[in-house]
Amino acid sequence: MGEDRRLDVLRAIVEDYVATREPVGSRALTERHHLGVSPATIRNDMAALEEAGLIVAPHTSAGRVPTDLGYRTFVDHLSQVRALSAAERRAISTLLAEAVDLDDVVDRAVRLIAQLTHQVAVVQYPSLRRSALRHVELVAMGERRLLVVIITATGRVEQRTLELAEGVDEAAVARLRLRLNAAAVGLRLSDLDRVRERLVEQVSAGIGTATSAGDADLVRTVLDAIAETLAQESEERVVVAGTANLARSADFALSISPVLEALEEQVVLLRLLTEMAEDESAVAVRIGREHRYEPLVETSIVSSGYGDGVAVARIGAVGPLRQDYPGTIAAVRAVARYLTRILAG
Amino acid sequence: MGEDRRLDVLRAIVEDYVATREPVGSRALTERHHLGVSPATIRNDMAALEEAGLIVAPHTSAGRVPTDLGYRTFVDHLSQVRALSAAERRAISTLLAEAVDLDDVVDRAVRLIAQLTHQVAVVQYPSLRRSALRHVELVAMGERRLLVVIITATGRVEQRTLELAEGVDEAAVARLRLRLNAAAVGLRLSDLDRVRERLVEQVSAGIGTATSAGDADLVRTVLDAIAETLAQESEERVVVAGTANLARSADFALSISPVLEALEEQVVLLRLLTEMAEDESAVAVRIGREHRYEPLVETSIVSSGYGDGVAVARIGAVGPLRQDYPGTIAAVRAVARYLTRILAG
DNA sequence: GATTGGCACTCGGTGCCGGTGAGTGCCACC
DNA sequence: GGTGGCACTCACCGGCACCGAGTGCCAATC
Repeated sequence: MGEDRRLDVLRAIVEDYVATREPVGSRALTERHHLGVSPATIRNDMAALEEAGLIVAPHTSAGRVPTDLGYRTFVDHLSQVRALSAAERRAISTLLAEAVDLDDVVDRAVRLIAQLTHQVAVVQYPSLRRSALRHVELVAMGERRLLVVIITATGRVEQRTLELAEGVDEAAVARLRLRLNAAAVGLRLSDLDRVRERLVEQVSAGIGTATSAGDADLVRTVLDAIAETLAQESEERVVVAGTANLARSADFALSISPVLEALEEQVVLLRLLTEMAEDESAVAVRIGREHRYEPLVETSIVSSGYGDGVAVARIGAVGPLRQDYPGTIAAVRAVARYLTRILAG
Repeated sequence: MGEDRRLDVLRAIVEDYVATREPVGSRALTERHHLGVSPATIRNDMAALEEAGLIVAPHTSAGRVPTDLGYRTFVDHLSQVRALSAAERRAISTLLAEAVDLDDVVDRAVRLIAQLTHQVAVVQYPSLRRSALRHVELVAMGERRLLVVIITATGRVEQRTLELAEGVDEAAVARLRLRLNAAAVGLRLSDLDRVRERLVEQVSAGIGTATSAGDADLVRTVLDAIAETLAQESEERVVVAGTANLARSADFALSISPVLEALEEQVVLLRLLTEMAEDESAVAVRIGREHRYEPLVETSIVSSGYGDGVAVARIGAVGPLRQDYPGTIAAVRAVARYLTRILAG
């Protein structure tokens, strides 16, 4: 029973098609891969693979091309992720280590992925919801405006301006800053919601002498603002690089513009990445129609979480269906790992 | 002397070619524009225009197409910027007014330009060098690390972490924060360099009691950091939107990927925009080879400064040579004006 | 029963050919 | 200077024959 050989044939078809972009025929297969059987036998296997929905012929009298399902099978069972060379690993490591701040790390990472995979790279900023609070800074800006700056353990800074109902006292702001930091620093932002009421008590009790009612209000307002900032998922930024690789691939039947449009929609990217988070530290792959998003049916997404402990955010590569999956997976995994290491250090 | 009519012919050619993407011939011209002369006459004019380098024939026995120089002449002498309708203006105005913070303003502006012009939109963040300082926030982060947060009048926030030679005292940081803000707030960042030494004296004199030498060092370090942040031009962010419009235009002979590459290079975009700042409040146009940057020879850039008083930064639209210049110019100008208004308010 | 060689058939790709039509340049004329 | 006329050019299109890669099927073979 040729079950094994059939999968060998599938692997060979995927590899050849990825390499040449030509539909691959039975003769070519026997020539380039030592399968030990004749073209006629391959043809039988191909008929079976087509029956199973793993390959299709673009037209009669042409070779075969893998389907989404064919690539899926290849990725799941047939490819072994080839490790990067020591030199490559060292290059990634030093490039990332040279970054001067978080923005720079993210920028370098996204360019790195684009360059290694020859695809469109996507990097999500370390998530606010998940990373711990390092500092909250309050700045009075005129009469009744308060600037809240939230600093996370990963070095990310978020800001928000509040319009206050009543005027604020410089000194009260200073006291609040002190208390708030004492009470809330170290908390994961996702925990903040749960412990909010306790914090309000803790903090405002500490501040108040006379105006303790007003202080409690102030604390609540500030915490609300922090919570709201977090709730606003749009604050979770995604950066993209390597869109030029799309245009070069020339694999898109219609046009690349729907893909480019999708890549400009932070919300969409964020959703796609988030949906791939079933196993956060592993590399996940979505092929063609698997991610249910029409404009990207002609693309695959390879993505991994990164960050310490629980993954904090995700990186990924968006490219054509016809791509070097083992290579992409290896690159994405490597960058995710080094990114995790850099951010922890 | 048909000098006038010749330019009419050029205008007609540009308009028809922009509308149809077909090289335009003498007969078509007489039919679509009431020039009052016969095709044969037009042919003579066209020969003269070709002689002058304003139009070319892609091949013998084809119509004519404008050259870079032809578009330039059209833009400079032949087109009248058509005003946007009241409804359009109102739409722009309210869309921008709904923005909740600076990031949102920029994001809305760039999308707006992309949508109005059907081209790639580019918006430079209000420049750090030029805008005034609203607040400096210092945050001690452990032993000898200090986070400096710079807040500008336009609401932009920049951060930087300093490694200090000697440990810092919480109280000293608080005093420094106070003094520094008292002394430096309101200064344009570009002035900072000049008055730095005076500031060092002013501020550290105010802080010090015993450790005034160490304090002066601290002040200098912080000011250095601020200055360095400013010097680092890469901090001047540029955001891009509407790259999908490129793919749709189908006007690019080779491929759009060099253009996409260029658009990802902040530094390049920044340089191109900056070079167009000869008259900051007016709209400037660079056509094809005029901007000496090889990957963009097949594109034109329409750009305007925006911001209060002295222009603070620039916006622009990058698109194919064959484009509706009057429309693009009108849209860019309108958005720049409303942007200026919003930021001032 | 799996494998194989043989064979007829399909069909996309290429090159050649002639016709068509838009467009030009030029020239003689007004 | 403007115009009508005319010969010429050349991209484009449809038709056609040919080539070759590739298939499916079948009978023969291991």
